[in-house]
Amino acid sequence: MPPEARWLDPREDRAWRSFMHAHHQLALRLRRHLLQDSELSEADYEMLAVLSEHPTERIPAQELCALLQWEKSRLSHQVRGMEERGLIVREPNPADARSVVVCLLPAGRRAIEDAAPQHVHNVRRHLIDLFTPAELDTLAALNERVLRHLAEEPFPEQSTPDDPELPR
Amino acid sequence: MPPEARWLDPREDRAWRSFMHAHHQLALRLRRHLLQDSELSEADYEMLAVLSEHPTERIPAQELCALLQWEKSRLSHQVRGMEERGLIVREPNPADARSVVVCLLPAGRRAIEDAAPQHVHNVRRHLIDLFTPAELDTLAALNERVLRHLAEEPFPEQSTPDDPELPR
DNA sequence: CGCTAGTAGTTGATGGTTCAACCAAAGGTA
DNA sequence: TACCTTTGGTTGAACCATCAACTACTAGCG
Repeated sequence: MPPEARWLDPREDRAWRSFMHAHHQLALRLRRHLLQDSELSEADYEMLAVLSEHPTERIPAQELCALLQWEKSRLSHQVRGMEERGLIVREPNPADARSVVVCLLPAGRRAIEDAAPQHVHNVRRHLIDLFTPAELDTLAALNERVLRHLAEEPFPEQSTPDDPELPR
Repeated sequence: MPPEARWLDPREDRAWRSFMHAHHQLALRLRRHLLQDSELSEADYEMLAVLSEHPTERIPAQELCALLQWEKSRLSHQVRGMEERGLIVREPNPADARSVVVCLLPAGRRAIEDAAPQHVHNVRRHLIDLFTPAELDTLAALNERVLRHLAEEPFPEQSTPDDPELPR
């Protein structure tokens, strides 16, 4: 690996840095707005949004993970907190005793409905409204290419981390 | 605020979700790779990268904050940890006794030089190489528009948090 | 000089995210 | 049935980023 291939050229560097910084700054801003005019974190909001859009307001945990692109462990921690605050409940899944169904509670629906108008407004102001419809499609297409590539080439699992023990 | 204006239309939603998810997944993947083949976190790497690219390898803390787009508190915590590991040092700034200059140490240079080839390779594989040069420019332009907008409209500071006391 | 406001950086608490390890149920296969 | 593997979910520790409060220094102004 030659040391002269070390960094990116100016065009690449610009794309790379803007990609990282734009997301970071936008997420920060939205988090602050959300915290200012609701009692919800971004994670709270996202979960309530997905649940409240779902026709039955009940989603199996695994499916929630996929929709939110979260790890199961993150979902578990998040659900615990929101259950304590009375926004959702966990119920056993009759179809599979291992599984859990996450259900929206009235307090949860109220919370998302209170927070949504302001939050959507902020998402528009800081992202959507900056672009024409065609540009929105371009933005989506470029980002989806990144996602598709990552999904196609999963992280190399070296020797399952859950192994019984070293084969000494 | 009419409740029917609650959410985004499909095009907007697609742009919004892909923007958030793409960054999240990419950052996750890069973090894992970096952790796998170096002793550096992403934050460590970014700071060493900026320092090692700088002609003098010495940057005042405030300037570092601007370059990395970090909060001063985050920089402070990060610097403490990296100083303990012998990668950098803090030196007083002769021009201003409040200020601090962050300096790259030989061990820091070695760390970044060891990690860089693999990391750059991964950034290329998972982001850069997915796009043509023209697309990279487009990606940068779109993301920079978000950044510029956020910079122009800073977060509304309500009553400075550091206030002496309530004017009772 | 003495006061005040602002700037640079640090600190400790808090909350969020990931990782590794674990438990329990389900689904093979012999 | 017994065994093994896979899948669904939980837990606790470690790590990271943010916030609010604080110290120390600077600079402007009377």
